Amino acid sequence: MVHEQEGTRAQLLAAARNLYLEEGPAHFSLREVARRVGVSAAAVYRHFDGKEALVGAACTQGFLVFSSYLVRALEVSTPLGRLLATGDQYRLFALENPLDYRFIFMNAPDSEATPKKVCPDPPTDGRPQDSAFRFLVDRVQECIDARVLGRGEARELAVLIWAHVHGLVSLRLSGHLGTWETDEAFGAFYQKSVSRLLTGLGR
Amino acid sequence: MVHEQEGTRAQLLAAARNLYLEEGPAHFSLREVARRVGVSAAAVYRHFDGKEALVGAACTQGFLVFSSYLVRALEVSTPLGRLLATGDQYRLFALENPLDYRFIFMNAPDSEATPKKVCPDPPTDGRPQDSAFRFLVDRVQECIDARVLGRGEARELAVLIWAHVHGLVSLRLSGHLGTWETDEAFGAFYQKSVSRLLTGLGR
DNA sequence: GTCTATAGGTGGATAGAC
DNA sequence: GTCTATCCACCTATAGAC
Repeated sequence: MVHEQEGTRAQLLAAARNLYLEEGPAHFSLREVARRVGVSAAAVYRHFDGKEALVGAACTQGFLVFSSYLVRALEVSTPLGRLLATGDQYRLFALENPLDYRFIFMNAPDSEATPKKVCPDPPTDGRPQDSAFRFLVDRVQECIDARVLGRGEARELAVLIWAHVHGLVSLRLSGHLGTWETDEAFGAFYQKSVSRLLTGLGR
Repeated sequence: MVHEQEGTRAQLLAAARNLYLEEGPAHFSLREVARRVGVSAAAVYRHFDGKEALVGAACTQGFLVFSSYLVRALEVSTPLGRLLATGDQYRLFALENPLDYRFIFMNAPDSEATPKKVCPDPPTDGRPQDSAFRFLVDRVQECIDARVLGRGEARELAVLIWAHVHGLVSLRLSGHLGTWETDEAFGAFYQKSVSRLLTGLGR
């Protein structure tokens, strides 16, 4: 291993993510993050500009993981296959990283977790979810070009599909879908549902 | 008018809901609620047991409001019309009462915002969203019986539709759908999207 | 029922020693 | 880079006068 020891900054990031999702925005505090890592509150300011920057950076990092899931969908060879795989990777990310998913996509709008400029090394120009959305739009456009999808503009179709998959996984994460108790059962229903949606959009 | 003057308790409830909505869980405070109503912080304790009870009471009201929205869909005369109206009422409730919507449908499983017993007069036997889900299943079953929807079991179709509308409104509430800036523009897209979904499911 | 006063606590942020 | 010490703001909740 090259890096035997995790940096304090990385530990702070991880602790911030966990705390935020365990306790919610109402009880998140910089001091508690420092406490969990075992450093003083003042030390945090050597790594981040303050509370907002800490939360923002933690959010950004979760997005990098998210991107690593999405990109796997490009390994499939057909446009429709890539679109379906994108949806599948979306679901896998949400189920395997529920904390990050909630962080990125289920935040309160006012939340200080979405500050104007918190991304020291922005992966994209816009908000983190923007580039992911563009990825989806590209997959949809491919399907339109291949005549697999029709009757619509790519951006609009992408939002429609995104809403559908987000609705499924967020209801699942919130515990409102008790019927499908295992991840496997939910996954099967998810694929069936998305497939049915795309079939309906295809003609 | 019978009640010329609103009670302080009602004013506190309203102020609490507004503050929670405006500032989010992170910045909600009992003192600020009292400030807005024009009473001291101590006065709040004459009406509620404390901060949690205040938030809980404010949110409990949301269940009743939600039901009042859904029931309006029954005024429409056709099965498909009632199903579409149900979706519309769902959207209207979410946009006009985002605080209540977040509390009911976007809660973290562990959240402290879901106290054990805040509902002095539970509107149903089960969880609040259960009766709403049954309402939707009934509307879907009506459409199946009327041959407007097919190819599926009512409960499964209901979940699929629920996920879709929940996905749309929750993305909207989270601020991820910047494209449709006004409620009117979003509403138009919403109706188009749901209509397209049902069309796809109809054949 | 509402007030003032106050106790007791948490948290964000900074200054300066090491 | 990390610490301790500190300041200040804000909060929840209670006690007791009116």
